Amino acid sequence: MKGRIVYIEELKKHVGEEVEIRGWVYNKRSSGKVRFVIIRDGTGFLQCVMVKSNLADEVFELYDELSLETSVIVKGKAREDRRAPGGVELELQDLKIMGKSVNFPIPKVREDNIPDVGVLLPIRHLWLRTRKQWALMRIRHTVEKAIHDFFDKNGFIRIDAPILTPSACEGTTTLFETDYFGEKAYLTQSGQLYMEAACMAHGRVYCFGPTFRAEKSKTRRHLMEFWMVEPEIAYAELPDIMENAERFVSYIVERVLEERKEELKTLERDISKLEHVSPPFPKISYTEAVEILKKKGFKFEWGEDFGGDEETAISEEFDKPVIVHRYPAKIKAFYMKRDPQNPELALCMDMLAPEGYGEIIGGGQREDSLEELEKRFDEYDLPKEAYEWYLDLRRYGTVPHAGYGLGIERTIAWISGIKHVREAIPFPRLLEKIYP
RNA sequence: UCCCCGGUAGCUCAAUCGGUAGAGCACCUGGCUGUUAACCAGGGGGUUGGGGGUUCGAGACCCUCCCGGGGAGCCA
Repeated sequence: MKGRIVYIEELKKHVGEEVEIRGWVYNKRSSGKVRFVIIRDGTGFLQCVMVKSNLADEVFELYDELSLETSVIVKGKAREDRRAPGGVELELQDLKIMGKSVNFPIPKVREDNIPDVGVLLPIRHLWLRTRKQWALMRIRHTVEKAIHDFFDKNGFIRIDAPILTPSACEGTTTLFETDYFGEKAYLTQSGQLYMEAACMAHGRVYCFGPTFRAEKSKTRRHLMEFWMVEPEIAYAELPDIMENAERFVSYIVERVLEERKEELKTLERDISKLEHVSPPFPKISYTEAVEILKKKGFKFEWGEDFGGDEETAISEEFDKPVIVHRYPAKIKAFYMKRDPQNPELALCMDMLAPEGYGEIIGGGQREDSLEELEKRFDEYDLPKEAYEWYLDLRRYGTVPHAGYGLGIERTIAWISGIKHVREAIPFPRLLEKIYP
């Protein structure tokens, strides 16, 4: 076969030319002697037209073998046509079947016939080929790219945190344990403590990578393995990172709206809910949040932590992400700096996404005093020996510093408007599920 | 670990008071020279998750086990 090899996304530039497209059969329709084959190649979808009178019989007959997901190389002339989805179609001249596909297990997607997740999850490797999952992965790519661009433009250095760690970062959640040459080691649940070290070397740093929680959580907001981005800034205090976080999230949303309009449309996302996401975000204290809950009839005592329902109720009050700051220190991690105005409070903040997507950011100002931190180790009953390196950061030129972590999958789920975070990651690791 | 919902054709779901298991999609056969989730006509396809019980009779009611889902706790 001749013809320039092109991708569907650039086909508009080749109208009138003979081109070759390499992809997979997405769907087909026939009207007898005019047949339509929809091909996808990873960059888009293309309608190919097979006209009996214009094709060799043996090519025209190949239509019968084009079951869903058959891989094909097609050659034809690109032309504009209003009747073609996307406005451009290929008048087919030749077709070669590369690999057959018999009884592809995911049926053509109709609104009333979407297989259950119990069916789809074990075939995630094939599920990824479907239109919505394809759109989601492209949005994920843009979210990740935007993250790196934002921090790069703002003078941050990317520092990779270790995956294998000698001890818990926060000491609370259950970790995955592994054997490290006879020693116990754990899969990281946060790169934060390492970023605190790195920001004392580089000023502004961030890490980006997977984190692991062995919690028995089985909800639409939880994965055992998820990705997190964690910036940390030396000489920053709580207001600085609240401001940074709202600019950061706004930038991500803006980039997705710019670059992934089509994908959001495929997902039927109401983008009017994203268009006004820009700084400043509403900022309320924990105490004010508790008042909102009480006004809404929740049975809630000051001092408790918010559950899923509470978070949803609070975020419902606002049309963009809301920052809740200064939680009771007791329900927060040991490294949080206490509020000098009220030592019962921690200088921390969470960002709650709208529409019930929950907490997408958690962070705060870190305790920078050696004496205070040592006291905290006793209070939280943590082994000081394991954290000597962390205490060193306070022994050698300590400064105020602050940072936060943003959950990638929750952010993608919110922006995309999907129900469950498991669709925001290519191969989700779920409770007691690690296949494929 | 606990609570709630569910399991019927390959997929999504029906099945009235307990009375002969059905539809759409997929698949197969035929038709159609512009289809848009194509359409039209026909066809094959079921130990109703397993076991036990009640009953003249159970997909449905009872007991029990298994599997799936999402919620609590915990968290991004």
